[in-house]
Amino acid sequence: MKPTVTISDVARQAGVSEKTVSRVVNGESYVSEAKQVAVRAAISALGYRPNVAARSLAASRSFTLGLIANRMDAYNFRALHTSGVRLCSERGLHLIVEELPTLGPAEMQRLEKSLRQVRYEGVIVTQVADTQRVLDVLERTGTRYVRMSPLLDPERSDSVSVEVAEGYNLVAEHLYALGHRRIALPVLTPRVRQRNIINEALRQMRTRLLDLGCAERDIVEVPLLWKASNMEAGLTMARAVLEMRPRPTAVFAMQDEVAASLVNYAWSEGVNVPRDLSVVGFEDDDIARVVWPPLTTVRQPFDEMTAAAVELLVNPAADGAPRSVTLPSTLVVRQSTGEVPDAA
Amino acid sequence: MKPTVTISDVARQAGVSEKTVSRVVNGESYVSEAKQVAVRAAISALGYRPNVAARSLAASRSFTLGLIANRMDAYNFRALHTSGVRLCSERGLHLIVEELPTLGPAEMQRLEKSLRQVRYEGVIVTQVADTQRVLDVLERTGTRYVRMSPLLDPERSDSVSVEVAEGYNLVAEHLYALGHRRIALPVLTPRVRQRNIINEALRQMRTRLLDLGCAERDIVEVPLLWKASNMEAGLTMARAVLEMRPRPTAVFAMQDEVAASLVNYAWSEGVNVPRDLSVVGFEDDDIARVVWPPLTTVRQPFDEMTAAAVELLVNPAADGAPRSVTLPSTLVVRQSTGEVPDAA
DNA sequence: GCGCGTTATGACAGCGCTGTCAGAGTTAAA
DNA sequence: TTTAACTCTGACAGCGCTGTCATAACGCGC
Repeated sequence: MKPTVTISDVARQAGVSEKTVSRVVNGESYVSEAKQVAVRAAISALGYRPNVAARSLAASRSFTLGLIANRMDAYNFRALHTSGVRLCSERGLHLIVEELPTLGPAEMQRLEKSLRQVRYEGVIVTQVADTQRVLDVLERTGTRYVRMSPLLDPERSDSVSVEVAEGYNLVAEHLYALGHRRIALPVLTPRVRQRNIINEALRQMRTRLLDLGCAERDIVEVPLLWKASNMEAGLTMARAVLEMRPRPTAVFAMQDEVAASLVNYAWSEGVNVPRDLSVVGFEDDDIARVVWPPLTTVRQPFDEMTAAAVELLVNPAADGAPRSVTLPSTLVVRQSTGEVPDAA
Repeated sequence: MKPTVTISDVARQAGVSEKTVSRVVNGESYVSEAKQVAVRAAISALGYRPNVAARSLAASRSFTLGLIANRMDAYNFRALHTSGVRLCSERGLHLIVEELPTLGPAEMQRLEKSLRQVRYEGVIVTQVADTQRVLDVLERTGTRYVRMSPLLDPERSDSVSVEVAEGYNLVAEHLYALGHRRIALPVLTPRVRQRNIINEALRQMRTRLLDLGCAERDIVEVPLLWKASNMEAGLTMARAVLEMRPRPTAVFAMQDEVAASLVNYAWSEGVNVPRDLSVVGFEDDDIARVVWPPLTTVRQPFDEMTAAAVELLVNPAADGAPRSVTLPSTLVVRQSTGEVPDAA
């Protein structure tokens, strides 16, 4: 194992000062063509790689972004993380995950410690981690952050969102077009009082269904346990749907994982999807294509969302005013939804 | 945002030298009780957090472990990553993911660059990333590493494995006990010449089935495309199984993801799982409980495996001799396997 | 020829911490 | 009593890099 090559080795080899090497490495201006060439040659001859720790210390930069999530085993986390790692790597940054399973005080302390130690150049806050407590810690430590699909108050900070309400409307129209008239919509349980994005979108979806011609009494509510695991939530929702008389012909599960476990429960009770029950998810996770039947869902463009988030973090607004990026949702029709049989 | 608290602030406040603070922070011996108390008090009074960059630079340590994978969207990657992050965080380390989707030369270069820059204290090499090229880069950069479930030559370096052959035997016995006599086993395609762990275990499994009383001609082979995505591999395997006459009553898919997509294809062709076909996976991924029916599979203890790997990295062998940890596999029986109907 | 702005370069301090070493005090063994 | 070993502490250099600043060289207009 050869000894470490440092900037001064390169400087000596190229016949310039360390600072000039530093300028070339960092793409600063005011270096003559000739010296740039010499430095580049020396770098590749010696196999020089700047030491991140030294760079961080000297420049007071960490070259690291953070990703704050509460459950790393969620499908959407994986999507964010995968593209996050790629995007960071392209920019010479690293991405570190901070997991906060319970979002409790002890974890807040751990987060604060970690934020102070690493000094992230920015962090991405996933939807479920987007709580007042977390934002307080971020602000107290002066950490720049972007919220992903914030439920509340997207204008409060930099944020990246998708057109949730539009996505829900696409679902409404799709189900209506297939002939569904008795449709189950989720209601967040325990109830969320605030007028958050999801409740608002659900309200619009219901209105849309009524406008299309559904009867008020046929748009029924089923509980979506948002504090439980998605699997549990799916089972609970499935039971609620299957107990209803008359039974809805379609249900909007609002998350692919929930939809998946709902579908499984339906099969286990002898209910055929989509013949007896159409199910729609949301997100277009991998899981949407793995369950049987593959799920009709609303695609969330995670790659684009992550790219937008990284962009916001890396290029902070000149004036410091919060910026919000909103991306479209699109409906992906697969086999978990079908026409209502005539003899319904 | 208050100015950064450094070690010298703490030293001043506690009336000791910076070095003594450093000793307390790093749990070194030879510090009197009184000074320890004073330093701790000063630390919490000022909210001091050591700066990682400075520590790294001074101590020539990175406080970072790496995780080398080729596909971050694999289920088993997620399991490793999740417990890896937790374990590192408990030890005051960070975990950074290096993704090498193609394992090609360009990526090897990126990896080498990254290894030299970050100077990982150790990296975990996942099974699919465990290639000669990767190991070469690791050795060239003098990076300590642990291989997870190596296919070849576990004694070559530190490694953590599971009892694969034992797991396969459990599957064989389980299927036989359910009455299955015509069983499809996978064969790695394109063919792998080497006597790797998996081929060896498959050979043992076949022997076990024959010993139990299966007929040679009833233990049939189906292709497992190990270079394709697991979904594709599952579809291909499913087609092969369903085309066979007489059709096997059971198939060992060797991976949960493959099993999942195999099951889905079966359903779509009107083949009922497990009534018409029993399917067994391997790994006990989340996906095993999400598909319908939930998969009978062999659990890989990912948490324990990761813990063992981190342990090996953090406490290097005194003599430098490679150490191998082997953990048991256990069979998890769910609904994707069932008894062979009498009128078969 | 003078002053001014622009371009190009390097000297040097210092980011915040830890390794090394010297030295002082304290105890145990000879 | 002397020697040796162990315990405790701080001074200081320096990890590898970048920010700041001084300096020099080069136009350009007058």
